[in-house]
Amino acid sequence: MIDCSSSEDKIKDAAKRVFILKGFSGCTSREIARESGMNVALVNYYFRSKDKLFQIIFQAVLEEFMLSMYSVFSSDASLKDKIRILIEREYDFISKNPEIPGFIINELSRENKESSEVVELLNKISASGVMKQAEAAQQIGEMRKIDIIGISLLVTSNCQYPFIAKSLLQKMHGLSDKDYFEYLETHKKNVTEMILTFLFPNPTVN
Amino acid sequence: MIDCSSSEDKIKDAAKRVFILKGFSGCTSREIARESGMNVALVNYYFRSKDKLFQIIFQAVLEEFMLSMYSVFSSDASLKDKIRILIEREYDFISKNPEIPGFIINELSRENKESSEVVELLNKISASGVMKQAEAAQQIGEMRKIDIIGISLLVTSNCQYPFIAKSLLQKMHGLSDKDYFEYLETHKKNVTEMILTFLFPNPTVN
DNA sequence: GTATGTTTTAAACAAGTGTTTAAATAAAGT
DNA sequence: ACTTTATTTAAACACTTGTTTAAAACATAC
Repeated sequence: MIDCSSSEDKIKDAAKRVFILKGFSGCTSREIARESGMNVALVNYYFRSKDKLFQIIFQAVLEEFMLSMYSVFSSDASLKDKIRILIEREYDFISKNPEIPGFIINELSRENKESSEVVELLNKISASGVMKQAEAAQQIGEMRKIDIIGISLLVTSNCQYPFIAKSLLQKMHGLSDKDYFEYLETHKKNVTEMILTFLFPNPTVN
Repeated sequence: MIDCSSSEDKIKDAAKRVFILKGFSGCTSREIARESGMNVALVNYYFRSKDKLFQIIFQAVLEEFMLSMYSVFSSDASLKDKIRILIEREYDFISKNPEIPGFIINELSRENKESSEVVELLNKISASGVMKQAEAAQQIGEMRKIDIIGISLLVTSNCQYPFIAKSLLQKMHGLSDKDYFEYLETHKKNVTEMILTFLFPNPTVN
């Protein structure tokens, strides 16, 4: 298997892997260079500094992550289905990229860096009309009265935490990687039922 | 306000603050020395190395954190009350130490360090008889059939995540520290109700 | 007082950090 | 062909890292 991508891309790919795994202050420029099979000087030749390279990676990862969550809102499914799908999507995405939530959260709190992506997501969501959908469902008593913050907190808590705290949970219960990820499939079902019956205690339709 | 504690304690206190805030690889020995008002050499005079100092701090923090969660299990309250109190306790403890869960999780996954405290907690919990309490409640159909991993995942997800992801959530919704922590008080009530009605769908007593 | 053991300091150490330089190589343009 | 531009490299730069050294300051004994 030969990597025939450009040197710039090789560095970018390696940087993404290393940054996500160890964080900005947990790795060195030389480590990224080594991981990409390139020279240290090349990293700075293409990206000017470790910091600049990190910003590029971080913004890309953030956008990828946000987009995977957002796309569900623009569909025309029912509110209940949207949340059901949202949970499903988050679990799937994070299963494939288990370290990304922790990476984003850690680096976002490292320094108070502003990220347009973070703010823009909320605008996109409110523009999708899902808020009005929620208001309507709450009006007729189908849905519990709870704001968007509460809903997203419930979903993200139960979807992201099991992956963020993987190391802790694994050590506590002595589970292998395989066992742990298998268990999370069961947990996903629990979480889905718990959140949906909490948000929609009086199902009128569906 | 004069700090009249010993130099060793001053270093330990500063190290705890700095390590929790920035992580092991996010800070330097000189930063800890400066923060404690001491000399760099003194840090190594008392603790031999940055690594040794970190281990001491980490184990202490881990024990403090685990103990605050565990103590509820040894009471003679009903199972439902134990979980209710557990959520209350976790929220209270983490409100006062918001960075500790993230600190523990991050440092635990940094290297595969074994921590006896993590394993011991489970032994203490099973020794407290709460497992049998759960089995009994599940036998009579009062409690949903779910194992200890699932329960602790539900509780910790909904209690710890809101603090771990504070930076992300705050930026998304544009909340000040005060607003955010206020909101979490409301969220705690939601979480408590959600988890309890999920775990105990058919209340027989209480 | 001197002597002894402990605590504190400034200075130094080697290794590692991000970054830059200047020369070597390759590619493209004429 | 030659010139110009872009890529790659080894080496160096200045600075920070964790750690150690050796001497100073302090305390407590005799």
